[in-house]
Amino acid sequence: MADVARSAGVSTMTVSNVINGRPRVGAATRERVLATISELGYQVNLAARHLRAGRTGVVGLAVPELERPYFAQLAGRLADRFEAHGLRIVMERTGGGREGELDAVAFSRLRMYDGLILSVVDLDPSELNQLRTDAPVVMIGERALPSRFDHVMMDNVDGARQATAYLLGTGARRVAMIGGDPTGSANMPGLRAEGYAIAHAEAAVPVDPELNVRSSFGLQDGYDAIRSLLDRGIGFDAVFALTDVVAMGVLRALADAGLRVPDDIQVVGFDDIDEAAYLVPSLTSVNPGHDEMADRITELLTAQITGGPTGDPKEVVVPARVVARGTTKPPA
Amino acid sequence: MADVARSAGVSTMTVSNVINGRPRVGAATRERVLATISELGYQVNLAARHLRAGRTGVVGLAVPELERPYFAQLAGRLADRFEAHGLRIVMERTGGGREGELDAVAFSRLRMYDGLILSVVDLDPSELNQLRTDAPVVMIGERALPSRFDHVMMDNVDGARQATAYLLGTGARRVAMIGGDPTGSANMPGLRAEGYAIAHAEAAVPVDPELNVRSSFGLQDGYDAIRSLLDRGIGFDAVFALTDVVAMGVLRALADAGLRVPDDIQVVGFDDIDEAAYLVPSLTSVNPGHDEMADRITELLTAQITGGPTGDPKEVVVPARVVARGTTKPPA
DNA sequence: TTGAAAGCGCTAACAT
DNA sequence: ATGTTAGCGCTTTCAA
Repeated sequence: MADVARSAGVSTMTVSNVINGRPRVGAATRERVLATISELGYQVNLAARHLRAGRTGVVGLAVPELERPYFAQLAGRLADRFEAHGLRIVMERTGGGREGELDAVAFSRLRMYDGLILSVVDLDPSELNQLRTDAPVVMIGERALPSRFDHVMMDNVDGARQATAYLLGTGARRVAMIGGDPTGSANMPGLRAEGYAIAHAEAAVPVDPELNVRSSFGLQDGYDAIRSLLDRGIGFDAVFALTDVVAMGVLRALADAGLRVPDDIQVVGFDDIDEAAYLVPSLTSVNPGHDEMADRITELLTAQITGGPTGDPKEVVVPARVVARGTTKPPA
Repeated sequence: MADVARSAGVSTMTVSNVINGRPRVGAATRERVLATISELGYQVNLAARHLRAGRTGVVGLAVPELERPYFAQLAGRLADRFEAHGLRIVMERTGGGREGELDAVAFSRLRMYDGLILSVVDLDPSELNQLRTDAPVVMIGERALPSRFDHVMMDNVDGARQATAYLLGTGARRVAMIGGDPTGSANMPGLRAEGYAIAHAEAAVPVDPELNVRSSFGLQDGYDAIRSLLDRGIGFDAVFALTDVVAMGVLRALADAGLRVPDDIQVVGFDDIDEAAYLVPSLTSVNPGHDEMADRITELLTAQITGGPTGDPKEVVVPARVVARGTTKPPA
């Protein structure tokens, strides 16, 4: 910038004023500066700008995996909303482990972001509270996280309860759960497993532990889980897959086994990703309140960014609901 | 940092040395500084650090939409590879328009990123060449882009040719193309349309312009395109969908119309997204060489980052190949 | 082993 | 309408 100023015979301040379109610059001077800028190929240094301004105009979104449709689709929704506030969303991955989640906070608190949206899966409340940050942060995620951060979550327990209740309501009596964590710990699989258990209790249908297959959350994991049930000869008449992606693997495995959906086996997923409605048959799923989640996250974070630290941390739970489609039968 | 220095009774330089783990610091001093740091909850300011160091350890990946599976999955692959080089990938969206693509470059050249991977869809070569950047950039994208940037692309024309040839080889004679741009312009739809035309010429099968339905690339767009053909009574025995996402919409529309796949209508997609193999029936698609693309992009960008401006811009075309699955019949 | 000085590139605040 | 001064928080260089 100094080069430009010298070359145009003005002060750096005037150059700065021109670049930022500030008013108090003569038309002739402006022209000259602009000409010099393009002549020299000058470009602003954002790092310096941020050092002065103390803000970057960027909001970070840190998620476990970039390629999971749920997060990718959430990112798209958030990008729309933040754009309206003049903020750009950038997405990075944590890998879903402690390390990566802590990194994300470190990176953000180091002022590269004006705010951070963090999907927490592996950090526990005590670790969270030890984070030194007064920067704006909104946690999302499945877990209950009593902490000093604003927190938006989907209603995992009730969503899973509804999904399972829906299946039981159609007459299913042996509902396999794929991906659930039967130990009921406070993470996503645990919470969804809890809803599964509640629905069974409400319907007075006993839960067979053999029907729970723990698995990871990829397509192949859903596939393998069904193969495993089939190979072990464990009978089931419905499947509650903990995510829609898992459900896709399940559907494939059922097809390979010559089982018809929903006639022989019904299937319900969770997340209601865009693809769910387009599968053949279309996938019944739990919609975790996508738009409301995105709205709440945006509100809370922009409030923190513009208004400084707000009072008590807010904890928002967005209601979930079953969207019935082709992989289930109508309620009996 | 000054606070810490004062409070620990040392100079800021010593604090800096401690933080960066540099050797020439006495053990006692180090302890004291460390203690003061955690006491005061001090955190480095990255903006300042970058201002000095001139690098950030971050590589930007700018794509049209965060939620398109092709890009989300590419991002995951790139993140793996760059992590091995100590670089973190952050993903942002351009919206697929000129404005956003220029923004992405601006943002990156302004030193927020050490390098940028830019998926170009709307910028043309002349605009690209006017970009003032000596920062490391690798373009990805479908278009031929003679420019001064390294450029990695999939072989759109040949991939589309193979897909279409495969269909013609199974006996299909009226292959609908969904999403293609019949004007043959140098963007992705145009290139894939070109491959479609070449395959027809090679097989001496005439192309019926009515079989080309222009559309956007969402699930619903594929659905609507098929409905449109059906409603207009245009007969077809196969579909070449320009992307797998479009193909999913197509499959759904065919199912709704009571048409069986592949018996009545065969379908081929493009991109070979992870989901393709798990659909029922599984989707025949064109694999654009995912791993090789990710490898090349990583090599070219890290070379630029560590080695400074390399000689001539490299232009890499990664070969594509058809992966035959359940939505097509075996070759005749 | 530690510190002082200088400056990275920018802009807010205050001259002129 | 334009310029001067000062300083954002850090690190490189050189001196003690």
